[in-house]
Amino acid sequence: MTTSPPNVQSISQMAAAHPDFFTGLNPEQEAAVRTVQGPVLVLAGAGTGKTRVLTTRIAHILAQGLARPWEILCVTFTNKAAREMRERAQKLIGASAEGLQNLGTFHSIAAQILRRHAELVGLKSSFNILDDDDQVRLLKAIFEQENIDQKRYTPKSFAWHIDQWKNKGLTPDKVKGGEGSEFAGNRGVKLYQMYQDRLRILNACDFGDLLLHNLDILTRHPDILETYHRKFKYVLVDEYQDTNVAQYLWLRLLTPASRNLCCVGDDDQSIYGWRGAEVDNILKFERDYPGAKVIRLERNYRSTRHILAAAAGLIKANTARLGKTLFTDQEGGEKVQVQGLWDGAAEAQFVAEDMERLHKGTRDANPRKWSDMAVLVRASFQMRAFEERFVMLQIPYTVVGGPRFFERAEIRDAIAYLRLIQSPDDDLAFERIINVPKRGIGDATVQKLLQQARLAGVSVMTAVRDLIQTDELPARAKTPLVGFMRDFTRWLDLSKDMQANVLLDTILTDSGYYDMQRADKTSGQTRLDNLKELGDSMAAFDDLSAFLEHVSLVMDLERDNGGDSVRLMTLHAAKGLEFPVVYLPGWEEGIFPSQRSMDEGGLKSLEEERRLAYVGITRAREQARISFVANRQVYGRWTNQIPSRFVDELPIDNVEATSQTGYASQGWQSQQSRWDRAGYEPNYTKKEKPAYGGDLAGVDMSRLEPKARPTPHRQPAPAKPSAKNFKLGERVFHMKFGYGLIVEIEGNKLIVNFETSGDKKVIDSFVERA
DNA sequence: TAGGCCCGCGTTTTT
DNA sequence: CGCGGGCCTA
Repeated sequence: MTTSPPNVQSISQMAAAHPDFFTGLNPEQEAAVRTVQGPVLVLAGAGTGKTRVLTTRIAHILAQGLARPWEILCVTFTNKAAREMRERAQKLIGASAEGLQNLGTFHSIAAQILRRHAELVGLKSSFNILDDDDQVRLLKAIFEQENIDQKRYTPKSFAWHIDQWKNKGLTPDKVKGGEGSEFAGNRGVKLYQMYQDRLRILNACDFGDLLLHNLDILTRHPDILETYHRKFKYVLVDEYQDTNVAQYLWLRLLTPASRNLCCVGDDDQSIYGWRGAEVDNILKFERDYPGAKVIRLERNYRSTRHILAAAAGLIKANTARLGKTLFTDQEGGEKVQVQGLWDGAAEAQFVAEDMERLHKGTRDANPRKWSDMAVLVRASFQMRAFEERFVMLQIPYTVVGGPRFFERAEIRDAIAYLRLIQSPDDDLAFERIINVPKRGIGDATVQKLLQQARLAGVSVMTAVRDLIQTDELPARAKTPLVGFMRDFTRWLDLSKDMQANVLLDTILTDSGYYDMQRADKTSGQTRLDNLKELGDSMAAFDDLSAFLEHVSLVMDLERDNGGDSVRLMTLHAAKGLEFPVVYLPGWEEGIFPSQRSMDEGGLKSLEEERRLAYVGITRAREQARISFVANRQVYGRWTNQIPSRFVDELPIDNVEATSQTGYASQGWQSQQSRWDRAGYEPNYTKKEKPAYGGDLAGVDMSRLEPKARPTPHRQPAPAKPSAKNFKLGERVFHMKFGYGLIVEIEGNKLIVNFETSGDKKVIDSFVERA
């Protein structure tokens, strides 16, 4: 990493040439930018211009000559946020934004620091960063060694515990009783320690370690801490409400004596508690940094009055808040619409038809682009109904989020090959690809190799190299191993002077990996395309290790943004985004708020769910549509649903409620009993008019007796599929994948090329003619 | 070793 | 209902 020479002078000149740093900022924003000395907490409500404040603040500090670009530590949670920040800083200060080397995610900056001092925690600076797949595999090996019943105690759930500990900054010696230590008969701590030991042997760490090792180094070596204090003159933090304990401690350590720390966040948008985020961090900022200035950004530039008021009315029900009152100049606008519907299909139909209407435009309203509209759901299983409907009506849509590129199996396989080339001692990479594609090296053999390596205290690769010299292995296992080692040695040679992407191509060709994928009619082509994309993205890196670092920390690839299509995503994925029109379906007790979440975390989780609802509503600029249903199919079973308590919490003046069926009154009745059973208090008594209107269905609910439940919808049993009813080349519709062409018929299976995904799929379930 | 069958389970997931 | 993991058999 090269450092450009200090050039403060030219930055000031640049600032002089851009006197418009502050024009267009409101007084609070300007104060948040100008208050550069000492601790500052900027409480930035939704849509109040927080990124603008952060970037202008950076520009201001540089323009004033208070620091040089690399002396500013600016941390974000996501790569996307970091990228956006850099781009916007660049617009303000031009090329010197390149020097902002310490603008990045918590993890990428922590990784940089750790690589510099790795030996202090027993790692080499070339350490490998494990993904969760490797993590689970490692735990599995430990569990096997310890004879732990992996049905009762899954490695995955233990990985979750480890994550929680690390989020809290707890190394094995600091874990107290309870909090997961009782795992597998009180062996939690021991297993955690074993896991850490294994990581050290593998010269690897997981995501949590990046920060944890930082804490270790910075607390045990004051001299090193001192160098960072000298280095970072200003510290800026984005989304402070999402910091966990480890990140909090890390920031406390790195904050220089001058306490030039500026944290920006919104306690009402803290939605990652289950990932270890502590809203408390932002709530106690003033206590942590006495004399801190707190600046509230409350002028909202995004939403209309009704939308803001509806969101405010909802979030008011939360107890632990710093409190803000957002306001806007935008007059009027439409009220938030609350729609009761019969079932999930009706809901999807309602949303899709409403979208079509808005897309077409009316006499009073201009047509909306598809990309102006988004559907935000609580959980991804809710997406399916919408996808089906969109496909049926030919509404273009994009699922935002979804399976991530670098987490796809084929991409991980390819990367494992590369990791093995880069460091042949990477046992986890070895284990991943030794029998992919199938080489006849089965589980038994692999286990034997692992055991052998452990006994000898060497890496698996070394063990294999030794073993094939002997006669200890049966020929059936030995022959393919010899073959693999021969290939591997050749690749290793090639790697010395071959471009990384060419090398990968060679490996995947020689190993038969491409052939294996080509043989897979179902999704082989998609996977090959993904590998192609991987190769293309590698071309930008001149060496393998730079690429691998990028892969483990910058786990997203710039994908195409979907063009003009409706967006479909979870509420979590929607944070930081905004849309003119937002649909919020599934506001039913048990779904939103999620039953599971409340079972696990009680009132605290309920408040987080409410913040999620708040985030959802505040994504909308002009129109927000909330809906709930009476009947919903969940995992193939019909269930009666009752409206979410959040519906009742919406202020009636800002909401317009309608119902298709009148069942909502019954829903309200059962909601009472549900609350009773759950021990929650509804925020109105039976006699009061519920907030969404007792006249919802033209019925006075207070006089309603509990009635028989509405008859659930019955779906006709799907016809048993029979391929002989179909012809080659026919256009068919499949419930899950949409429209497609039959390209092959094999026995009772159809191979269909689907239009939306471009994937070929083998279909033996319900298909109807288009 | 590898393919097939059965059982269990099913939020959100920035790095 | 539909998928993935684990177990069993050819």
